[in-house]
Amino acid sequence: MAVTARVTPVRKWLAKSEPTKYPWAQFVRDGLTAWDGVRNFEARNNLRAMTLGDLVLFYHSNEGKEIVGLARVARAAYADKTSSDDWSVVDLTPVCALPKPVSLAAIKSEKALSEMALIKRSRLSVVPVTEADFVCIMHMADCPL
DNA sequence: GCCAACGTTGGC
DNA sequence: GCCAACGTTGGC
Repeated sequence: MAVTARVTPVRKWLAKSEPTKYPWAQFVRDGLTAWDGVRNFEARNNLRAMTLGDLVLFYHSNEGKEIVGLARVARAAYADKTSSDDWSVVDLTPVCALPKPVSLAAIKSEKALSEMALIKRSRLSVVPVTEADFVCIMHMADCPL
């Protein structure tokens, strides 16, 4: 009988990127990217809470304003070398584009998602996503997972 | 420790 | 381009 190696559950998150600065398409071309530049304590703490294999919704802020893809944590938090202060980065790798991107408007009009941190903490660039909210969004995205 | 000023994010 | 929300900074 097979034994699973995982001891902690896969958690879900959402990370924002401005498409003019780092769009999903570039992320796919790169294959792997260090999610750096986070300069907010709460967002940093969320980065540090991520573990290898966690799933991350990729959201386009400012332009698009929709969740466009799904990523996975490829390396847990380590020091952000672009700063001498105590900031962190994680490595992310693309999993798949969402068949149907999920817009902010759609999320706002979905009652089940009214408590999402994306809505409640709109200025945070890295937020946790509950299991139920994640399932709901995957469903809205026609994403088989 | 309070709070005003300031800067940034991000929706509209 | 405007502005609301809100985190951060610094004077006191």
